[in-house]
Amino acid sequence: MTDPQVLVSALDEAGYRLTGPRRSVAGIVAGWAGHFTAAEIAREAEGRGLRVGRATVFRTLDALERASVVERIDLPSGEHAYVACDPAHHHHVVCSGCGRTDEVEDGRLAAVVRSIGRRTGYRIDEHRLELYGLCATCRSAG
Amino acid sequence: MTDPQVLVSALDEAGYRLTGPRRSVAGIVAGWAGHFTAAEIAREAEGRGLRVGRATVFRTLDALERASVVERIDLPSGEHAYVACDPAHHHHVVCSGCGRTDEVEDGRLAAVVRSIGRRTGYRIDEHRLELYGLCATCRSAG
DNA sequence: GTTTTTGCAAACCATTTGCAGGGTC
DNA sequence: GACCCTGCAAATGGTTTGCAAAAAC
Repeated sequence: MTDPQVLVSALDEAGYRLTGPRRSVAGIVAGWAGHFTAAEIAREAEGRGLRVGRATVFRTLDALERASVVERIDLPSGEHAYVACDPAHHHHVVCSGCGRTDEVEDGRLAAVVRSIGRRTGYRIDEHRLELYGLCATCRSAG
Repeated sequence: MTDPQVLVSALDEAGYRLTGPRRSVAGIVAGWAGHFTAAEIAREAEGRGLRVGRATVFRTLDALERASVVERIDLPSGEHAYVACDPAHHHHVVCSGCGRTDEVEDGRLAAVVRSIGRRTGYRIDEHRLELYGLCATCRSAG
């Protein structure tokens, strides 16, 4: 889905050393469709015969998040998952059927957020919009 | 902040038995300003000399959530927190200074969500908008 | 060579569950 | 009295941390 090199370069530019385990995690993340958990990455790494400790998976996902190429999302179930994403976009639609995610952007949202800030008196620093539903494929399959 | 009786009645109407521990948790939740975690409620109960087991705190918060008077939110840190809320509204602004939360509603958001559904081909079943920032009080204090 | 990173195992923390006793309807 | 609820303690599952060895720069 994503070019592994993009993730590796992002780590590099963020000042992280490029190590084998980090390349392994980046490769798995890049090829993953939809959202994933740290445990899934660890399991996949093991399945591919790559030696990556659990702790390193967490540390690398954290690094990728700091490098803005992976984002942590919260599923409705309360689970923590991650998705590879473009730094510029920051909202996702998540398919509850297959786990696929798509990035979303909507100009009007900024106006909504601004308006809420004005009405509540808050200075809004951050906002997260997460949408859950069934993607077209799952809909026609179901 | 909230009338404890509202929470208790909600449990009653949802078919839960009204027990001492549940009333204790409802009382604490009703008086709490801002968001709280299960651990905070348990600690507060202990501080007040109320005998409420940890497990019961979780079970009661779950019941209150099912009764639609409490909602679970995810803080940017990834922590799970709860807020007492009006069943009709479903978005919150969270103050990163004092933890205060306010309910928010915006008619235009529905249009944004609909439009995203149309553009992505998803049938959107659920959406969550969470806003984080500094409330007026914290802003003038800082 | 210095500094960062890794893997392992142990530590942690939040949350859930099994079960016998006690409370509510 | 039947069924629900509670507390406890143990189990669970995800995530973090300490540390000595290994790798990157």
